[in-house]
Amino acid sequence: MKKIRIPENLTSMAYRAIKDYILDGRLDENTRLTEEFLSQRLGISKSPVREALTRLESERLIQIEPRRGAYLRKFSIKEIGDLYDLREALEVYAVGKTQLSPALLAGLRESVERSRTHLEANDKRRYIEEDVNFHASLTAASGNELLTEILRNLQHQVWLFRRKTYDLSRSKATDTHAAIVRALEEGDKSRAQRLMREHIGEVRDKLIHYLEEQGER
Amino acid sequence: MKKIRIPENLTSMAYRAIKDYILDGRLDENTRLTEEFLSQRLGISKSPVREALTRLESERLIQIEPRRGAYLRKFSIKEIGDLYDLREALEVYAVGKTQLSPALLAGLRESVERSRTHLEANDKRRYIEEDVNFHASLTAASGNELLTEILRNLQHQVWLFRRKTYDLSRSKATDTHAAIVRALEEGDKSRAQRLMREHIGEVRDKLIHYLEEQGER
DNA sequence: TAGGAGGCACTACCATGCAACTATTCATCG
DNA sequence: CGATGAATAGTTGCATGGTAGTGCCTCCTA
Repeated sequence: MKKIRIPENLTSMAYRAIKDYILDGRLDENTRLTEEFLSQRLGISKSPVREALTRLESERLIQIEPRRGAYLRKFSIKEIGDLYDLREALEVYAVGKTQLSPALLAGLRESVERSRTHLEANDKRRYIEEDVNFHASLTAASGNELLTEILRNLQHQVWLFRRKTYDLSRSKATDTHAAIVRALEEGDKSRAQRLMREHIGEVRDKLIHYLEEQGER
Repeated sequence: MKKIRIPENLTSMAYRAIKDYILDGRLDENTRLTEEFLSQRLGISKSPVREALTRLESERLIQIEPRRGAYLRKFSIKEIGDLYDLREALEVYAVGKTQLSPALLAGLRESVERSRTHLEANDKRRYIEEDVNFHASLTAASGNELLTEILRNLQHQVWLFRRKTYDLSRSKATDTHAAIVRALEEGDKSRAQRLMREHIGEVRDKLIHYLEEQGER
């Protein structure tokens, strides 16, 4: 019998823990993520923490200023715009490549249903998770794992600055998701692509508008 | 006067050195990149080397097998196909977003000229660099820095397995580049996009075909 | 009061050492 | 002779400690 692998080391454990910690959204964006604090919190030494931080930096979730430490990444409005533009291009592309299957469609329908439920229950947390899940499922159906990974990372970046802007266009989003599923059910990928493009573009525009207003105050 | 920053630490130095080392192409793909070898070669300790390696792994240039060490990343044919599909989608998108300017067009024309020169001189090294440079310039003209960074990384991944396949469709590529520039000069972005799509698709197909033949032997 | 110099506390960065694990070699047995 | 197991060499993964860079605070001076 093959030996059981424990493909887990403290670095990857720390990576996930810190990532969860910063994506949770309760963190002020100016707090410094010191090695000592993180290592004590996780009960490990600084070495794996440092490695986890370098990985998080290369994923653009934190920024490390030499000799000064690690902070949550700050995004300019232009960077946020670029990010959404890219998401739009990639998700539209993914929809075009979708390998349709009954299982996929069923999964998407269920996702939309769950979104509706959480929306009615006003359960923000689960609603957002389901929204992310919808996009992730659709992307994964393209069969391109590299694309899926990149989009997951872009989504995580989005999380960093969307913490306080949940309320923008919620119910509309679910309806659009449902419309996308309908288009796919009818095998009309180009309509699904158009809907996806409009969907992300709309979220983008509302978010940018909101941020610009905030910035002026 | 502001204090002069030295935004450099051994980790980033090691990162660049190791990256250059593995992208250089002289490395056998089964050699193990041991921490001790790298740290001795660079004259530093293992700590910054380890951090550089974790960063390179998250950029998909190497793969670290737990408790076993770091190797050059190996790509399956499917992964290579996915990579090119993504490059195609992103570069076509970038061309669509290009902010045309006389300076850009002049730069691209010069790049094509240099490519022709290196091709005639049979200078592979410079020719490839110029090819990469052409695509990078065009991408950068989209104004989307995130996109530019992602494409640069994809390009680096391509370098890892294109070391021995330089000869496939070289002169053709330069002609296509020239055609793309002409389309942009005429302000016909959609033609430029179509050419770019065909260009990358063609390179992709030839490469995959070549690799499949190799695999059968 | 504003500006600068000096000191102090903090902590990132890196070096080093050790323990745990992997792979390999060699010996032993069926 | 092939297979199994133990010993061994080699390396990763992690902890720990020292050094030096950074920012803040205080005190001094103009």
